[in-house]
Amino acid sequence: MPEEPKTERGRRTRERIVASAAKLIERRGVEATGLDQVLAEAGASKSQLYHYFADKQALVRAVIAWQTAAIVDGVAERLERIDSWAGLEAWFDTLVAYQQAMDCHVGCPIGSLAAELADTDEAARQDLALSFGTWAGQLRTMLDRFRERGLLGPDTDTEQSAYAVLATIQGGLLLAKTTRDPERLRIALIAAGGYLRSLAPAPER
Amino acid sequence: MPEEPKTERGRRTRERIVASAAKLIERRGVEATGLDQVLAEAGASKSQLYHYFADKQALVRAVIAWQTAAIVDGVAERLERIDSWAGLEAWFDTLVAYQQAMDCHVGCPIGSLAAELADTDEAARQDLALSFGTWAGQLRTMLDRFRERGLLGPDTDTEQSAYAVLATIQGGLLLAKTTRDPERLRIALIAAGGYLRSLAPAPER
DNA sequence: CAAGAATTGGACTGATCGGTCCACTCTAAA
DNA sequence: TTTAGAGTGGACCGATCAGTCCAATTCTTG
Repeated sequence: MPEEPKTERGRRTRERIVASAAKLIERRGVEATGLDQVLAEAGASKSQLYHYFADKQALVRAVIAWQTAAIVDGVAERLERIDSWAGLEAWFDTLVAYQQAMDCHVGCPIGSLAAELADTDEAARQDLALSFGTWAGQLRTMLDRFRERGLLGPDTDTEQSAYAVLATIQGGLLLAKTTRDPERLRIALIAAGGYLRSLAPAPER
Repeated sequence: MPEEPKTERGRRTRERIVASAAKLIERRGVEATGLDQVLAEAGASKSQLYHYFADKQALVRAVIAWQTAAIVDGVAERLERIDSWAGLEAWFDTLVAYQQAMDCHVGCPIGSLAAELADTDEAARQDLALSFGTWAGQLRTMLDRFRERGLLGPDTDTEQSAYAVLATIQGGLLLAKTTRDPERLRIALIAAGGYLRSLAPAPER
């Protein structure tokens, strides 16, 4: 039933629908977003939607893939270039500045989707777990670089530390979104940085 | 329009409705929970609901108050007795064990509500910001005790640290819920503990 | 240009949503 | 025993939901 677009035109239509759905879901959540709203936003019709997606769940999973690609890929590029504490903190500042610019709306689309879907849509939950996994993997690559350069102790578990940093980012974003205060994110990130620094080899402390 | 129950019977009915709503919302979220489901669960009728609540939003806010009382009060009792690193870590272990026992469902009801409602229901957002605030306040009281006892440096900003710990807990719960792996929460809590320890006065390091 | 496939428009359906309404029962005080 | 107000039951409403269906259009290819 679910079909992949076979022409360029179809591909663009599918893309338009997913992008519109992603935008609306980011703001109002999955349950609160109606298919008719999505189609109005995308300028498409019901038959177009159901031509490319089996049902709403399939569309939601496409949105997850879209958001994952957008965020994780964007973050990866930035993370690759970080190789010092100052560089890490500059990235943290970017995150805080972005939230401030957005007036602390949205937060992290992946995180929001995870909070809403983890207990109600098993397939989506697995997709999101994978998204977090690749994100954590990129953080881990960065931390491996830190370790190589002697910024972290040689016995540091970079995988665990990566998940710890990811958790702190997600929690900070949630608090910032709820209190509408980007400072909450900044404080969380400072704690994440402080934790990592506490993992530095003894002489550097 | 919204009325407070004036008899014992009414009070119990209202309570039953809120408790049922809290239970369902905790599992499926606000948007996915229908009023009819709530009433079926509570064994009540539509007129009873609308006798005590102006609309669904009012019920949701009552649920927020209920969950806040349940969680924050429960946590406060525990936090009061913590006055050492070992005690703190024992509490962390309790949190992880609870998630493990729950198979990583639910997570934190306040956090889930915040993720879903922060951008769509301003009144609820403010309620939830307050809930986080009182929770952070209790953590802060605990950290003040740590500072008094010399476990934290005398210039430690306990308010900020409290929010950092809260953020890490929330993020850890989200990751644990999404990956169904309580280990993710444990790692986050270890990081929170590590950060706090890095704030200890120099001689204790 | 002909034909088959891919794509599109949108009316339609049954279920469910939040919310209204009114007649009814219960309780306690006069 | 009357009565007034608190509490209750559930039928009902218009709106909206996800999803179906089919005829019309556009594109590709021979």
